[in-house]
Amino acid sequence: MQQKLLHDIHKKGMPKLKRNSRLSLALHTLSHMAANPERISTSAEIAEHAGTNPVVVRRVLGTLRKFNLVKSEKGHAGGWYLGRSPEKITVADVYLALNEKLIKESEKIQDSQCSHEHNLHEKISTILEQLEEDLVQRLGNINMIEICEEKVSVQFTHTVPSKS
Amino acid sequence: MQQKLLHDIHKKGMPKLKRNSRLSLALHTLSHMAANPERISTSAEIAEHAGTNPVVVRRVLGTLRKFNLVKSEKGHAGGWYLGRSPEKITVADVYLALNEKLIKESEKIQDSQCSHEHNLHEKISTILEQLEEDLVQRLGNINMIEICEEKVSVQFTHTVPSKS
DNA sequence: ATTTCATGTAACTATCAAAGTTACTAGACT
DNA sequence: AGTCTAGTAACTTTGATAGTTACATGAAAT
Repeated sequence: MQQKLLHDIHKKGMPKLKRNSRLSLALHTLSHMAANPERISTSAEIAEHAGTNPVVVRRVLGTLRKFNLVKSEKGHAGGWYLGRSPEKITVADVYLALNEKLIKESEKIQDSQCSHEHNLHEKISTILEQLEEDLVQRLGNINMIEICEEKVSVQFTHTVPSKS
Repeated sequence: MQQKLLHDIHKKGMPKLKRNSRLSLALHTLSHMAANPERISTSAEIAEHAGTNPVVVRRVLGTLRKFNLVKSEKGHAGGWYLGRSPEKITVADVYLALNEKLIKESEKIQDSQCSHEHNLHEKISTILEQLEEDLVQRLGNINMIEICEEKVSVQFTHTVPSKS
């Protein structure tokens, strides 16, 4: 088992991202932008750091751009950077921009003709809506500055990976 | 597009269950058992009512049996019935038995070497754990009697029927 | 005993959403 | 012009889950 895992990891360099990694990718990327707000990053650089594909990065950041969380420039020396100052970007902004939901529509208890299912749907959907609201509220209290803060006083040098 | 959708629906009679329907199937089934506690149901009957497959039903109920939520009998006139009285079975019992999670492990922010991801993981996982706890707490307040109650009888609980 | 009907379960196939990839076009700087 | 880069459509791959087939086990009716 352990053997197989190692084998898989070495097969193509790194294990690929799992499902629903958009939020994770987005937050990770924004936190790095927040740490270096003047820097402009290409999708290739971001993808390499996040262990994914440039097109996937452009897709996710493209969605964030619609909500002015990031901006992009085409052409030579183009790339991506924050759309506003990092303390004004919360985890909730990202969560909502990506249309994330605690419970996907397809996984909800469906209302139906059956009165039992109707009861279930009614009781449970109320709870879930409250939880969702609670979650967004809490995520709204976490901004990108907090994420990219260093816990310890260890200096972290952001060296740009040299292209060879 | 619309054409294609309709075509798919009519292809095999009914659209199949979507993903993560185990909880929904389990609750629906238990609520019917709660409404008729003396009745013994076969997986075939349950499957037909729920619009799914007998084997799927046996798999889900088999899991619930491990938690004494249902019992089963083999052989002729065998089938499934509640493991204890319906008012003592809560939605939380079913949720926990099926090992449901608000956020699947694979969808969580992964902790990593990157200090930003470490910060993210720490902050967000705390919130999610609290939400999960809150959810189970609330689901623990809903039992099978409430689910299988008819709406009408709920309304009539206020008026005491004059017997004489 | 044999038949019948049900659970129990392994081993497969089908489905579907999301990630990953390829292959382009458009635009901006040198 | 040449070289980067985003933007995007169209496709393939992956992974989780439902659905299916097949068969063994067991209990009751005949």
